[in-house]
Amino acid sequence: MRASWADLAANTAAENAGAGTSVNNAGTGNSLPPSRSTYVPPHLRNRRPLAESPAPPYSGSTTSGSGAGTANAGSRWGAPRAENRSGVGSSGGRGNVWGNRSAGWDRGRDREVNPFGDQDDTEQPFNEQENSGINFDAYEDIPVETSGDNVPPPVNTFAEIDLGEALNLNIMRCKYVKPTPVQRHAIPISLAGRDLMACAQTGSGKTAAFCFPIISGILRGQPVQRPPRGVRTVYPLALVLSPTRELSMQIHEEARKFAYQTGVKVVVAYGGAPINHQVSLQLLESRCCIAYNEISYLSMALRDLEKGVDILVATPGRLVDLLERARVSLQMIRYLALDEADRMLDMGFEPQIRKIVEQMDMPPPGVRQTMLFSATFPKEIQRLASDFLSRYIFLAVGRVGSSTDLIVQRVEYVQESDKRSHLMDLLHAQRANGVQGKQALTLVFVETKKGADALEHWLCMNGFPATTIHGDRTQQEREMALRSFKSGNTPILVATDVAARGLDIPHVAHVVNFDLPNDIDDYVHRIGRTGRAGKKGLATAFFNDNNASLARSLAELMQEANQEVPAWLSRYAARSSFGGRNRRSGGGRFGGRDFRREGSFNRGGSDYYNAGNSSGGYGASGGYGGAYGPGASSAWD
DNA sequence: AAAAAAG
Repeated sequence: MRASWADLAANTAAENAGAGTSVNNAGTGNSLPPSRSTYVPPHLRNRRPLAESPAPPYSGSTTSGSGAGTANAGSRWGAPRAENRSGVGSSGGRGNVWGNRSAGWDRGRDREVNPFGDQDDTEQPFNEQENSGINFDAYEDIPVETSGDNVPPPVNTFAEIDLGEALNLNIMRCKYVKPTPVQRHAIPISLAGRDLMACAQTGSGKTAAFCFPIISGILRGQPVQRPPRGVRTVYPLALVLSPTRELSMQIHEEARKFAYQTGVKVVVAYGGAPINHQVSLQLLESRCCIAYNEISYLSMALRDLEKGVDILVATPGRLVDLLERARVSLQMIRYLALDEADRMLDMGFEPQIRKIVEQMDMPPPGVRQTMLFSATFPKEIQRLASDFLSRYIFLAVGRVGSSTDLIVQRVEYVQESDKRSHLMDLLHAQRANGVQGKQALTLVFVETKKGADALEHWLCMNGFPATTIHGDRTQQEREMALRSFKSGNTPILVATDVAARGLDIPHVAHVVNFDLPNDIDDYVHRIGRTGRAGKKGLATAFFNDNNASLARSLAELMQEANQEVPAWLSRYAARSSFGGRNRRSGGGRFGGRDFRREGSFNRGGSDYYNAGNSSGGYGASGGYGGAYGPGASSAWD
């Protein structure tokens, strides 16, 4: 006999109940070892344990007669709502969405920490609308393109989609008034069960775009029985992969807000993390009797994991490790999301990703639902990515506020040997202009880790408080640097490409490409760290002969973005002909276009857009071309 | 060639 969910729930409930007064834990008889790390599925949390009837596996569609299945089907969506009216109202802000059922993890030492509470902290002197920090007025002229079969129509409000009470409440807590363009399109697509390849900036609510459908889907999905491979193996229902630890942290933090009090558990796993950052807050709160420093980071991550996970956010390396140790099984994965998907599939990451997605026990495309997000989507990468997708919809969303050029891009010719003094000039000017107030942050990108350390040191020596983030620093140092920068304590951050993608750092006024990247897409991601949340941004690049290969794509990009292209750069661009590798694949208004549309026929420029399914709601695709600006700028993130 | 990601 296999262990059922009901059994697991009963065990946990008994454990949570302390002396186990009301719960009969006997009679669940099976070979399951006495488990301290039992998993409680979302739909069983916060509710009284059921004694019988294993829930069907997710692939099955039948619910077992009298047991968990039937009872839950109603309670998941029906009952909570009824309870809400009184529950939320009477309990004020504290409101337990699920009424007063309080078994599960919202109790005792496992009390779910309010993720909305920890934003105050010393780290956040800027208390404007960080959450909703999007210029909602700029929405209407955002260009959107979709292609694929039977694209579900976009929605205009969250109310149009039934995400469930708990999720709606969290949306309110996040101060999201209405969905962003990417959300308007991506959420209906995902809710319809379709695979998705989406080009969109991070600041646009991309994380929510894939989190909402996942959480909603988990809550309303068939209860699953996760096979008992041993109590130490966990079976997440959703997997979110991202290329850097900091980005995984960021996604986790956001996802926790969205999942708050839904019963859906979000866990993050990444390498090299100090205990108090990777370990869940619940665990910290419990102050369990463990000498933290005697326990490896990994074991703490595992301990956290063992408490059960529905949505696992991870970096590839650590996940592979967990998979090889059989601490995680992907057998039950229903949702797979790759953030910065083009990075995840580039040469460095592809083998690991293929291993995770294709060579472990993850359900194949068509069985699971797959969502890929990035701002840049080179054609070659799209081709690779299509292996992971089934009948997918391609979605390209322009940049919020794109009609105004939020980012001013400058390129200056600076010899290698002059870079430091030139940077110093910029910083001095900034200071003089008062641009570098407490809130004006400068992010300086360099090519190498050693270069980052050297430059940081030199800046500090010269009276500019700087810190650095790169892969040779300990995770603790990395996170400290990021916090110090965000808080304005150290208003200059010298970074390698580890900080190029996805990180949402408010108040970055200036991005300096001290060393230009070799790939134009990297440039796009880098400068996308500024000009966010409707604020203006400045991006300055130091260009010299070493960057000749980038000249053409850079000039094109700047021209598309209505930026002033220096004559000398144009000459460079003209000289470097066959700009094969570095040419932007998509060009134009989006971070990419559907490569499926670029067959031997139909390669005409604007025809392409009209060939795809019109997105609806935005009028004809030709209409916004001018207003939007030839926006390479759409490709942020 | 470099960066990221496991320890």
